[in-house]
Amino acid sequence: MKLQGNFKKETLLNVHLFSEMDNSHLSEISKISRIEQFKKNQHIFLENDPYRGFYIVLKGSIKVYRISSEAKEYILHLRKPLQSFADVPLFEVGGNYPANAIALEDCVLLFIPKEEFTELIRRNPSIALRMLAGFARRMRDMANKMEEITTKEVSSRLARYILSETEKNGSVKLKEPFLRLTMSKANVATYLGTITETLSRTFKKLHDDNIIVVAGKKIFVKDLKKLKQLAR
Amino acid sequence: MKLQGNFKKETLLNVHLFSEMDNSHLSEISKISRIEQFKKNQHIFLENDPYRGFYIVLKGSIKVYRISSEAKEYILHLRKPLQSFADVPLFEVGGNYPANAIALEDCVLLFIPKEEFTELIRRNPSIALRMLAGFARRMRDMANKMEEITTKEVSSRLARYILSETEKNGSVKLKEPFLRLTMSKANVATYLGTITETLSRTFKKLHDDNIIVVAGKKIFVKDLKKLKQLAR
DNA sequence: GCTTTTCTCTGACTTAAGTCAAGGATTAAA
DNA sequence: TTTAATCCTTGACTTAAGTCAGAGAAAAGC
Repeated sequence: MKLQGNFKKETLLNVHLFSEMDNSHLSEISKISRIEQFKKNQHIFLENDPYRGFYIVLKGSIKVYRISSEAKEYILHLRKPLQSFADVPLFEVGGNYPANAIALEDCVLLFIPKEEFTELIRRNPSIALRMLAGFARRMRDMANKMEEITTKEVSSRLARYILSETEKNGSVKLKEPFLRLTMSKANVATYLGTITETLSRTFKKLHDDNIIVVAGKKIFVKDLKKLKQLAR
Repeated sequence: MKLQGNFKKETLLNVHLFSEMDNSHLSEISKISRIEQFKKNQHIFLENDPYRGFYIVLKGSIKVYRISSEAKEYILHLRKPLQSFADVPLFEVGGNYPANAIALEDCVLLFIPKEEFTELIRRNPSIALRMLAGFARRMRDMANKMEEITTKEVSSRLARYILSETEKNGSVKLKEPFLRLTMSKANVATYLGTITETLSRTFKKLHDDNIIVVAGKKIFVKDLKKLKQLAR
């Protein structure tokens, strides 16, 4: 299913990575990229697949993960529309994807092939500066998450997750902030560095303390103040 | 205490970040940078200090860390000669250092001021590509460490640490690989995401299992095979 | 709509690792 | 070289979170 070049170019403008590019750059990217679609639970690539290029989520959401030697899943990141993934290996020596990626729901992705893109950067090195800013931001995020996981307990991590999601969807400002989980609770648990059972109990604890109400995939924040306290 | 330009230029060549630069670039960096010395336990910068630029370790070692709201220390990274630190904020909007840095031993550092360096990149965007590679590498490292901390237990993390250190100093190839801790065990513990008491017990466990011998700051690997098994 | 599969919750139990407290050992200072 | 300070170890105890098992709820497939 091909989408028009127009759609692509306008969308590209909103991709953080490309947000400061001019029209000609966007045209070039539009030219070398292509739309790819994936069904829910379909893999986009597997660990050790030969590296072909990176992706931008246009619709849906994806999970990038690895499986440890003890068969435990570890989620590297979750990506939503206008975010890129698998762009880090662009600049690494090894020629393989270092993790797995799977569609959490039906997805429309933009694929940007390695060769063409590195050639583009070579001709327009200003793109590299833009990417450095993006990478810097992500390193900060990773460092924060790491600090969180080593120094905070699960209830605090969950509180932070709920807060950041309501901030992203803008509902923190409402009387009753809310969010809708786009993935299974098992995924949320793994993302927070814990397991489903523990997450389930933590949800219950926050529920019993009248901080949140959980209704299936929907979560309503009843006591934002207490939630923020927990998140500290 | 000024060191000569010659020393600086030759050294710069060995700094990973600058390893593919030509002579003129190195001269420029040499020109804008300056040597700074720090005594053991002296702070190089503090969290929220206005960002002035980044550093390269020439001699000694440093620790970059943060203090959580519960007063727990979290070590972001440890840096040894020829490694850079505080270069990520170069590309971020906020104008402050996001963490603290302290000298673990007497140090000689090369300081590279923000303004001059960004100007240099602007004129030579190829440097940005080099930095992207460095950032990519570090993101990989961070992701690995994060996976390690969320999925492995302390004995496994310690085994990995010992292994990687003996790999770095080349002694893995010897009959009896060894290493010398450059920092206190409290620092090692925090770096591994645990506390001194637990680390102490874990050292003892490996000792009792005849995997290592601990003699103060020196650690000798007695059973590399078992150590590798633990690290898996 | 019904059935099967997957997801989620709950209880009982275990365990790794954290806390608290105190005594040694090393190192630095006087 | 003695004292002081810091670092490290050990024991007893607590606790957060993991494991295992089973049952209920929701979603997907027929």
